[in-house]
Parts: sequence; C-alpha cells; structure tokens
Amino acid sequence: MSEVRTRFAPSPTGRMHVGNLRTALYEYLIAKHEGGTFILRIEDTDQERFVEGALDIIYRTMEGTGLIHDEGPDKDGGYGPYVQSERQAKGIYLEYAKKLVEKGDAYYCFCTKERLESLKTTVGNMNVEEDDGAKVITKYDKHCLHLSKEEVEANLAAGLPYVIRQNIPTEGSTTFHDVIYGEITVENEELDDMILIKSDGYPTYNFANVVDDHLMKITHVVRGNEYLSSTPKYTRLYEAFGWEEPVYVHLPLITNEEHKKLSKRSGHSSFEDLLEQGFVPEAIVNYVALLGWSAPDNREILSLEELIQLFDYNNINKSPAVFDIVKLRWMNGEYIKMMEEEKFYNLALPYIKEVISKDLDYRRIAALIKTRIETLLDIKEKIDFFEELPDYDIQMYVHKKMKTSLEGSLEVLKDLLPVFEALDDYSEESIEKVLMSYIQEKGIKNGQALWPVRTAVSGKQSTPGGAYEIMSILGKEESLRRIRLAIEKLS
RNA sequence: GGCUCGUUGGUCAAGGGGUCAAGACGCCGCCCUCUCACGGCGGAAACACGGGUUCGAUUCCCGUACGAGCUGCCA
Repeated sequence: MSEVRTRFAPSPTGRMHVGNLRTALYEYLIAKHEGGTFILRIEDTDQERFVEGALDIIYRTMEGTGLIHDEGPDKDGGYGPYVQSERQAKGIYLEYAKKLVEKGDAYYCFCTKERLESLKTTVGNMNVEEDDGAKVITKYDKHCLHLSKEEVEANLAAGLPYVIRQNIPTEGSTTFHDVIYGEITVENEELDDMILIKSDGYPTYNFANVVDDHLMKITHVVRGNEYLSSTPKYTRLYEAFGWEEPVYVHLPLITNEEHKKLSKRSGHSSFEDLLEQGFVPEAIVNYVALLGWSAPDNREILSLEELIQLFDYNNINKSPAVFDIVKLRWMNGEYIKMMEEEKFYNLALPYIKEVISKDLDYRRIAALIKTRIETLLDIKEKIDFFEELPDYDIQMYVHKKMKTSLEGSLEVLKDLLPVFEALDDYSEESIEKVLMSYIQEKGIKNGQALWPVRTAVSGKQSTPGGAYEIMSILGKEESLRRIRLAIEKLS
C-alpha cells in the first residue's frame, strides 16, 4: 500500500472556521495514524476574497493546534509550489485544462454575462416572498460547445474574454464512492458544465483541487459534506484525465443550535473567536475531534497523540453535529484542571492583572481559581473582590445552613478583631489555627465563625477559597480594614 | 422547485435483528464542605412516523414527514 498523503487546503479569507479546523484535524489524524504525510496547500484562486493577513492566521492556527504539516509553502516536499496562485502563474492549470479541451472533455466558452443571465429560469412560486419560494436555476446550455475550431481560434485571437468549461455528457450517470456515505450516483443530466478556468485565468476551486490533488499524490480527500453534491463532477474530471480517484471522506456538517450551518453570527465559529473567549487550544482540538467521531473505548479527554493512535475514519458519523459550547466549556475546564501550575499561572496572569492592580500574590490567586473556572474569561468575576470590597448587603451574614445571624456574626467579628490585630503571621496555617481555637473555645460550629469572616473579607456570597486563604492573600492591613468595616455595617 | 445527504434523550454519541438501549455534557437530588468549585453517589430524559421482510425490528427494505447541503467565473 502506498504512503498516505492528506492535505489541508484552506483559502486565506479570514479566521479559521471550526468546520475547517475539524477537517484539518481529521486530515492530520488520518495521515499520522498511518505514518503518512500531511500537507498544507493554500487555495487562493479567488483574488477578490483574499484577506490580508489571513495566511498568518492559517500558520498561527496550525501551530497553535499542533497540526504541524510536513509539506507546505514553507516546507517544500518536492511537490511545490504549494500556493495555487503560484501554480497558476506557472501555467499548470491552463495546461491541464487544454489537455481536456483536446480530448473533448472541456471547451472554451465566450458567453457574456448577459447571455448567461438570460439562461436563468425561475422555478417555484414567485409570489412567495421568503427564500423558499422563487429560486433561480441555471444550467449552461453548452452553447459554446458547438463553436467550430476556427471560431474558437478567431475569438481567442481577437482577445475575447473566455472561460473553459467541463463538458459533461447529457446522458448516463456518474457514481462515486465515499467512505462514510457509501455509493452515490447522480444522473449526468443534473450536472452543470462547471467552469474550470475563470476569465481572469485562475482555476476554480473545483478544478484546481483535482489537478493539485493528483499532482501532489493525495490519497485521501477529506472535506465537508457540502461538497458531496459536486463530487460527481470531480469524478468525471478524474475519468477524463484517466487518473485514479482518491479515497473520499466527506465529513458531516457542524451546525449551530438551530441546526444550521455554523456561521459567524454564532460568535464562536472560528478558532480565534474561541481563543478570545478564553478557551485553550488543546480543549478546542479535543472537542472538535468529537464532533462526528468517538473513540472505541469511549474516552473523551484525548490528547493529540492519543487521537492519532485511536482515530479511524471508518468510524466517522454520518449525521450533522451541533456545536455545543456548553460541553466545550466543560472540556476546557477539564483541561485547565489538568494543566501544570506554572502553565496555568502564565495563562491566567494577564487576566488576573486585568482586575487586580494591588500587589498581591498572583500565584496563590491563580491556584485558587484553577479548579473553579471553565474559561479564562471566568477569572475576572471570580477574583474582583480582592481588588475592591464590594458594597454588599448585610443580609449576606444570615445563612440558614450555617446557622448564622446578624447578631451572631457581629459578635464573632468583634471577638475576632483584637485577635487578628494581635496576629502577625498571616499565613493560612496561622489564621486557621487562630480561628479554630476560637471556635473550640466558643463551642460553635465552624460555619458560624468562618462564614461571617469570609463574608466580611470578601463581600461575596461565594468565593474561590475560604476565609483563611482570602485573609492570607489580602494580608493583615486589608483584612483588618474589611473586618472593621463589617463591624461598622452590622452595628 | 430539482438533486444529494441525514434522523438514537435538550446536545455529543455507542450499539446494530432478541440489550433493563451504553457513556459524556447539561439538568435535578444527595454526600463531602466555612461559601463556590473540585470529587463521590444517584435520578429524570431517546431509537421521527407508516408500511413491509421476519418467530422477532431501534437495527434490513420502501415510503412519508422533518431537517440540512448543493443548485456561483465562492470555496
């Protein structure tokens, strides 16, 4: 069996859509599972959609996710160039299109936009305003197929703009095989004579894809399910060239909560969106891997290495998957919990500094929140009380389960104030010792003392860490200030 | 409209002629506990519908419904 070669072929048009990311992931996994080669190819044949800086986004995303390519624009593996505009400049696509023209499987077309427009027919109910009503359908009528060789030559010599179209038979049918969806047959009559070479000389995606995949010896073509219906055209192209078709792996769509194709509107449709929302790359990759595939042993938290080992494209699901941000949040939380202290500290630091300007022990704060957040953006609201004591309601001191009351709380704080004033060692252990001996002495429940103290120093119903941790981080001066303030409020 | 694909709890998702139809997220409850988390235990919750085939269909076949994708000189 020959070496497995897969390629990820994004267009540099902006952020990396999670659908594309999953495609890249699966391509990577398929190659790596077999010890094959993973290639990055840039499909920039649409000059109008090209976005400045998009190429950088692609490189950054690949690196950030760990999907490292073996060949690409920056890593020549002998099949370059890996950028389609560069390949176009070398005349590769036109050369192959001409081969097809010679064989009669493609032809020059000089039809104007106006003529094409006149071909459009409207189907359905014109009175229906919504989009499910009138639909414009166009099927090219092969008008230019019937131009004589001389007419074509004359038009070309005259410099008339032209495209090259695929010549699809009007009869018969075309069948291809997909690993996931099985055998699919389409009547040729349904297939349009798609454009291979555009009037600006660039190839269309469809054509460039077939040519490059063949030239780069791609063995497995992995792509979104939205290409399923155009695949028969590819098959005809391969057939016309006499090339062997790759293995097709069409992936189920990733949708939003409304079961529609995930779009920018959702707010979390791209890898970069997710990073901005405080997700970590490992979690994103892991989650996305599970959209359409599951491990045989049912495990869900899987590293890239484990994915490589376990991934089998034969187990990919057919049905579309909803992108569930809630589950991603959970998984992200799992990754944060697993993370080494130092790594998490470095990730969290910028978020901590965003809310805390005081000179506090950021490391201890980071340690406190590590098990309590799902995304890095959760940090802010968890720790804001360190910076500034919120203006809280004294009813917070009344807690049924803790058996605390306003009076009781006041008493506890009044008792404890001089003790804390006298205390110099504000380590957690020291504070704990002081509090526990007070509790013992008074013969009350832990909560009856700890709840008021924690409330006094935090001003919040819930906090990461308890009274000891918070006081210790806050330090003597600030802790005392907050306790005195509490006494004032309660008196 | 036409073509193509899909349909197991709210979501992801195993299973694939005979199962009490896994597991995960979320939700609810309990335990742990100075709060919140973490962790532990438990619970509610699904085979779209109608016909076949069969001793027996969630599983196979055909329809229907619903959903989605495509129908660009976009990819």
